[in-house]
Amino acid sequence: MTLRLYDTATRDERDFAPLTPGRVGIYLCGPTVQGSPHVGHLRAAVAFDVLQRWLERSGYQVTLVRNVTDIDDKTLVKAAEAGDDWWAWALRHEREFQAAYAAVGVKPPAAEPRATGHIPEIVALIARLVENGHAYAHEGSVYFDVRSFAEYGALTRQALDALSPATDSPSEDKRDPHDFALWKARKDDEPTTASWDSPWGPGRPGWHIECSAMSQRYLGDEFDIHGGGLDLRFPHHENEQAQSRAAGYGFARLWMHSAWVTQSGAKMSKSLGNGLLVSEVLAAHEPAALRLALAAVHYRSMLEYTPSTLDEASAQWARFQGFVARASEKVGAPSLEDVAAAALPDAFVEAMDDDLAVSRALAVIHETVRAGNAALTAGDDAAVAAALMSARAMLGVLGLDPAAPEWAAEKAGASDAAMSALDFLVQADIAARAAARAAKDWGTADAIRDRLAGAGIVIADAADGARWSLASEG
RNA sequence: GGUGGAGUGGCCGAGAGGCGAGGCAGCGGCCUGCAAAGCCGUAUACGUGGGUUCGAAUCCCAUCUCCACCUCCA
Repeated sequence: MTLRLYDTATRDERDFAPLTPGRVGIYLCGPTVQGSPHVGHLRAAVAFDVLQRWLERSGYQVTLVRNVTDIDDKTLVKAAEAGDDWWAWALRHEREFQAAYAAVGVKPPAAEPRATGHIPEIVALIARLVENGHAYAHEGSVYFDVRSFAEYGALTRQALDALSPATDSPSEDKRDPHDFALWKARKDDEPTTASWDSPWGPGRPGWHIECSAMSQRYLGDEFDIHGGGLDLRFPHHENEQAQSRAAGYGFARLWMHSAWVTQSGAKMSKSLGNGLLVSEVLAAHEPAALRLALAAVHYRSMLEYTPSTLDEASAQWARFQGFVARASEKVGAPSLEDVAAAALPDAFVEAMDDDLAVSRALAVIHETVRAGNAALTAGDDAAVAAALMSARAMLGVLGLDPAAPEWAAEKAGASDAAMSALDFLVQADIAARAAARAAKDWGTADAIRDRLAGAGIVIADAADGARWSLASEG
């Protein structure tokens, strides 16, 4: 079985074959930290986190680099408007992004390079482009000469003459309106902290060059996969590829792009309101439910976000969690090592190998959980154990194993000590209720249950006694 | 204008010539003192008009609608 991935550049799926056997290098365009993260940002991160997990599960050693664009026009403008230093503004939002990624279980990347930390690499790359005739300096700025590079437009099939002009700098400074800035000369109204020395004078990097420079530093002249959101295809990725290839490097061998989160069919953006900021969504829903909602739709399909999206995901998450909890109680919880080594159902593997068809993979998980629940009812412990192992292994690939460390202690964020204290108190109520039920005193039994429910504690009766759990958030 | 994507049942979403993925919600049942959870069963479908075919949501032609990138964007 071979993993097949869709390549944006060729617009078809093909067998994935890494540059170096057994190893995969991925460069992912991370956030421009000029604002707070919203759900759409997380979708891209989750999509590539699932890719990383699937590659790792398939036996590859993955090096995923996700950059941070910590300086750009907008960061400078927004920080200035807020009366803040741009670097403090950027770092504050970078921390918000990191917290959001961690909340939904996105693995930390192998490297998280910042543009401002790689000025020497950027300058060297620009100098190389100037030397070989693909870039030119003008009044302290340097531009990429798109007409000098025949391949320009290859990634996204753009014909230069049909494009609107690039507006990242005044067009009168450029040989061709589509030329874009590699180095931007310092402007008088910009803070001196936003400028670095270069052979062309003080200034700062253009938007696209950082990714060319940083991917090369961490992943080499050529690497396996370059990822990012759909909106980055043009001009960002097109320009990255042009720079790197014009400089003589192989650059990305495969391009993957994740689609939007939409509302009523339209791309989510800040102008639609901030109800979709990660911080607000997580105030009302469990992080795992958000991850599930974002991962459930194929990464190249638009994900329609409706008011019930998170409720549905929460219901599914509760189903997974419930089965894992009940099954583990019955047959014991396998170790993480055993789960990681467990066999995966063929249908699941086929789905994941088919360009990460998570929706289909999820269907297999649901079928496994249903069989496991049935086995639980039937008292077939062997079948329960098999379903538990299989379900956790599959959920783990999606980063959603309820018993994995990132989620195991999630419930209300309560500490072990607090939970054990609460258990002590609730057990007294459960005992009292059991006595009332034995006496068929339903009024008392229901009153106890209602009182606990009022405190956010859910009681569920079973043949071998009652269990309690904290009500799900949201 | 250039480039690309999408229209599937109440909702979210897979699929891509022939046994109606899966989930959520609904309905009926089992279980339960009642619930919850779980299990079993179940209705409603492929934008529109033509065509090809024994057979089309899936192929072809036409058409309508929506979305995105080309300006910062996951």
